[in-house]
Amino acid sequence: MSDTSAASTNAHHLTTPNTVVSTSKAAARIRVAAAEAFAENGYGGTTTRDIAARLGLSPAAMYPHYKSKEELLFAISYEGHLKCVELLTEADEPGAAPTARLVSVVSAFTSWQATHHVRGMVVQYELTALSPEHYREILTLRREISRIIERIIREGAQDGSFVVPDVAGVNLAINSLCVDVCRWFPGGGFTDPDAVADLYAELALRLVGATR
Amino acid sequence: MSDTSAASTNAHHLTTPNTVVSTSKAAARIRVAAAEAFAENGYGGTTTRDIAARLGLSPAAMYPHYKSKEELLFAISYEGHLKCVELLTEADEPGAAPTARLVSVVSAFTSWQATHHVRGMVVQYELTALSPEHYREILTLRREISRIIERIIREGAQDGSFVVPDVAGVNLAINSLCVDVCRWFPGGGFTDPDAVADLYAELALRLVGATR
Amino acid sequence: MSDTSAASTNAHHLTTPNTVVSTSKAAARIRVAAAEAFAENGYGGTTTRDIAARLGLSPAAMYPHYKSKEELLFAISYEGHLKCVELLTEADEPGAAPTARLVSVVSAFTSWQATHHVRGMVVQYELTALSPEHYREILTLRREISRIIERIIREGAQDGSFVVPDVAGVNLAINSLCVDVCRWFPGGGFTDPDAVADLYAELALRLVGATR
Amino acid sequence: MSDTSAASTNAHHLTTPNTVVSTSKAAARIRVAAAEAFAENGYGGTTTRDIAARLGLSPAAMYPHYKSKEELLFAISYEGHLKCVELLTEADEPGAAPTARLVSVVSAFTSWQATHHVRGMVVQYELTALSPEHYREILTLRREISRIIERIIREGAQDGSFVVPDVAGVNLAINSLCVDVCRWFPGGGFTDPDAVADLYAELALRLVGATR
DNA sequence: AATGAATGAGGCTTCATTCAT
DNA sequence: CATGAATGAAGCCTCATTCAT
Repeated sequence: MSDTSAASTNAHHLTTPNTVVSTSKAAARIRVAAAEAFAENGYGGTTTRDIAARLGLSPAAMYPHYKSKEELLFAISYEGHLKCVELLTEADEPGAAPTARLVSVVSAFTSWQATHHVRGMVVQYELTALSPEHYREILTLRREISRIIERIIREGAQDGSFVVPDVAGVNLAINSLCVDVCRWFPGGGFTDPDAVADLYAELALRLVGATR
Repeated sequence: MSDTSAASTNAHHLTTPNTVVSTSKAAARIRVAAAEAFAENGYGGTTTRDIAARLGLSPAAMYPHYKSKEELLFAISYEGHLKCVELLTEADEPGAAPTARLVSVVSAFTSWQATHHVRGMVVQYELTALSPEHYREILTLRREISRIIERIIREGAQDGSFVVPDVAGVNLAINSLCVDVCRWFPGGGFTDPDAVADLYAELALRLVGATR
Repeated sequence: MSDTSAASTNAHHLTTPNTVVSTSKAAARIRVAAAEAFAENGYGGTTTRDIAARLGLSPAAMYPHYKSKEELLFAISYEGHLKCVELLTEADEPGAAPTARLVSVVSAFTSWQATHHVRGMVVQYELTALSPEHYREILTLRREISRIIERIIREGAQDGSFVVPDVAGVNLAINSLCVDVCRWFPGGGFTDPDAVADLYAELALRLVGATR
Repeated sequence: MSDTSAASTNAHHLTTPNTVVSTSKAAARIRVAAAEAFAENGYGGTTTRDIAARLGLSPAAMYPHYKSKEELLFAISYEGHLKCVELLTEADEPGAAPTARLVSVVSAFTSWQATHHVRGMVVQYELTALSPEHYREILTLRREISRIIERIIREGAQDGSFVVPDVAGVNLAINSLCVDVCRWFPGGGFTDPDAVADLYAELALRLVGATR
């Protein structure tokens, strides 16, 4: 519990979006257009022209808002990761039972990935294009996400709510599951984020061998 | 059984690698070097120079073997996908119990993804760089992979071996799990492909609600 | 007369240079430099570097103005051909006697070819480098030029002003004569376009067997 | 006459084809294929692959026969020019009347250009691609051709057979006429080299103002 | 804030040519 | 002689980015 509060403090410490992600209207529109382009063609397959064209602007128009294409990618990635951290932090209720917590967190994560699957593609699969410094900064956030879930699994395993063969392995699996949603959603018959969220919550419970 | 033979016929029908992937020694070495480069930096982040340099060759050296960088990507992707189809087709034992089949198939898939995680990265995550025609061709193979697993889940659900809330959804989940291995392996404490394979087979059984 | 007005209408119909040849100052300078380079070394023997270097620009500088080297060639070729069509159309005086008309037209054509012999080389001898579509478009203009002269020969032959063994053949010959000027001018003792124009007008009259 | 014999001596001096143009069967076939390619696409627009492909050979196959692509062009150009010199030299009958000589020479030249219009294109219009040394060597032959015709015109003008405003100018014109045949033949209704030859002989007489 | 023109760097590819076979 | 593989040079073009406007 002290552990948890520390974590949330930690997360709060990370929460300084203003210094990283511009809040201006135009900058936000550019981020949206860029995310779409990156999602469709990959960072390397996207030109500044592509992005600008989606907004009816000239390629030079993004430079008052972002120092470079990579900074733009970082802004999208950072904002997305931060949102996830906040989301999962909020979804997790440290006092509640592991089962309820897992359901809440996995539902939230899955739902976000489905709803924001375009941004998700960039957030989850365009990490290699980041500069080393930015990559490191993003890794910090990703670790935080992983820890939130792992903590629940570990605590559930300790108090007997869950029966897991390998905490790290199962954590990896649940993460894979949630992360990968953005890659196929909508698809496989799913068009409603909540439906996927419900299914995946159930599947997460199965993965951890939740008793009942 | 007729079902299975149909599947294997189907897979066999797809199996015409010679017409797609050059079997020459030099061409194969280029594929390996390119796969490493693509895995590390992404297709868009890799130059033909990068690839050639890994082999101590000039940038033009790949052109007698591949018409373009994209053709090279396709060759790697095609070969990898085809290998997976063959692997899973072989691993599946149509006559056996769904539980055994699922374990066999998931083990095989996971193990391959872990062992060939470099190639796996290209196979799984560099699809958007393919030309539309090549992308379509690869999709055919991917669907085949998905079907192999889905068939087992469906049959297990029908004969009561499995209890699944949603065949398509669970299939998606198991696929996500296996596919995603290449992205983090080695990692999370795992360095032995077989260890991951065993864990994931167990997790797959949990996902399908295998009765014992 | 109706014939003539039809022709001029026709020529006017072709006269839409704005849609084809950029009117910007920079684009025009590039055309001049490129024409010189093409004339000296041929299209295939000219690099985008060559052209840019003549203007003290970087090789990429032409791309905001022309989509490709071939488009640049086309612009030069189109502008030159159009100019010729206009020139000859203007020089031809439908009401006048065939002799006077032939002198006027051949003089004008010859003078242009001599004066603009650099551009002429590109206009006349770099047709094979054009794309099929562009080639076709240029052919339309060339046919118009040929027709202007042929019409005069035919009318002169009909009214007895000329005595020609073969209208098409003589037309071909007069065209060859005029076109070829750009290849040797200045040379053969000629440095004054008007001198060549006068000579060639006289020679054209001889070719058509003008009765005095 | 002494003039003529000097000329023929001169021409003979130039006649050392063996040292320049290989007489081997294979080399000749390559020249033919190359001439076709050059004629169609220009020297710069032709690749060694293009040429080899026309013979079903690999691009490397021409190198035992020609040191370079430019040497191949030179061989074609030299052989063609030499042939012309020989042809015109033969066609010219020093003792005959200027009128008869002009008819004979122009007929021969025109006929050759029409018959060998493919080679003609290379001979006449691919001069800029030659190396400076080769260009100079070819120029010698071209001057010889020009002189053969000019001599006839001058002699005709002197003995009153012709009435020309300007010997050099008329010579230029007759040369233009003959040279340019290869560019349009077959065309303009002409498919028979002899028909063009007859017409052009008549036109040449007109150009020189032949009395009768 | 936004643009059109320009650029330096570099990318993919082609090409003429060589060489071992 | 002919070839397939390989290469160095270079070509065309694109791209992220800058800058004057």
